[in-house]
Amino acid sequence: MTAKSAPTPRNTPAEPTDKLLHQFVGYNMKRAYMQIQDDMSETLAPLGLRIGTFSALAVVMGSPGISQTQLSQMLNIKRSGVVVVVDELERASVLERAPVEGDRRAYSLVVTPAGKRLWQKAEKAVQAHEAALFSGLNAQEVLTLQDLLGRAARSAGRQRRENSS
Amino acid sequence: MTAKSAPTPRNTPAEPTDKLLHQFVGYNMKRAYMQIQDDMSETLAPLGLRIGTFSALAVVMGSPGISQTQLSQMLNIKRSGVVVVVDELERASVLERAPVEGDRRAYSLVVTPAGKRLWQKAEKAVQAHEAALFSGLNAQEVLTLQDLLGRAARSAGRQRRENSS
DNA sequence: TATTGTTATACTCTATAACTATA
DNA sequence: TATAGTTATAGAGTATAACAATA
Repeated sequence: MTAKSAPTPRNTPAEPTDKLLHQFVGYNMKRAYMQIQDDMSETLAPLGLRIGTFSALAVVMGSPGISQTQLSQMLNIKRSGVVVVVDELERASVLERAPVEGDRRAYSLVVTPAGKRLWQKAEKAVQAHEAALFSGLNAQEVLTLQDLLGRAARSAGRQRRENSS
Repeated sequence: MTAKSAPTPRNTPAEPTDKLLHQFVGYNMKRAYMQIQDDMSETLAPLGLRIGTFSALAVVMGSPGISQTQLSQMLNIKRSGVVVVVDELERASVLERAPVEGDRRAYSLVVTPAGKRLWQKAEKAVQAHEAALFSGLNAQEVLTLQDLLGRAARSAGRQRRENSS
């Protein structure tokens, strides 16, 4: 090496590396997810959504009438966490807690007309943003990534359930 | 179980779905990462490590003498966050803050002999655990996943830097 | 003036536990 | 007794901002 630029500690390699970390799938997954998460948040902010509220809206759109407990299972969070998310979406008139006939404890979550319009916008915005985000990958590679991520999650989940039983 | 078990709200689809979410790479990435993160934590706990301290140890192992500022850049966290991690590792006698000759502001981070033995164990433990975790994927598929995750992260990072400039 | 490490503080996301009203 | 939703509280992880020592 010739021109040492920054005042670096003496016996440090010229360029510090995280090579030892990159061998692990978990680390690469974290790095990729963190990048995407930040970008996703910026995409959703103008629509008044966060990742959590966007996800909840997506599930209620796909499963109208779902209960909060069911929603918590779909999102893999606790019921107490769902309350906050639904409160926020209801305050924004995106969805409503409708009474369930036959069970006065539960709510039936339904998306309002305004909420449906918001979803159309949000879905398109995220689709467009992911397309730009993964411009370095071709269509087939994105499909492969989707498949492998899905199978990795299921594989890991199965592993965890077996170990805890 | 066969028969409908839980008292479900009336007009709910028989099985709620998160199909609308699964179209997004970001969501699949989050699901997979969350699964792996939980498992990773359980693997590291018996060794007295967390994901954050494990990652820092890995970087200092690969770049002995690195400064805290450099470490913060490698880990993509702030310098203030590094202090906590290094404090914890130093308290456990895993690494040390050595003085840097020529710059009395900075520290040169070095792994102790005990720290090196711990790293050998931790590296093997995580390798073994990832192997079990991804037993649903063959070797080639894991390599492909690694490649795509790396490229996705770089692609997303580039995208973000361009937009913010 | 700029940089290294540090501290104090705050924010986000999520979990736990206790509570209520129903069932 | 058990379940749906709620509330209060706490923890992990990270960010921001101000500071002391040093460059």
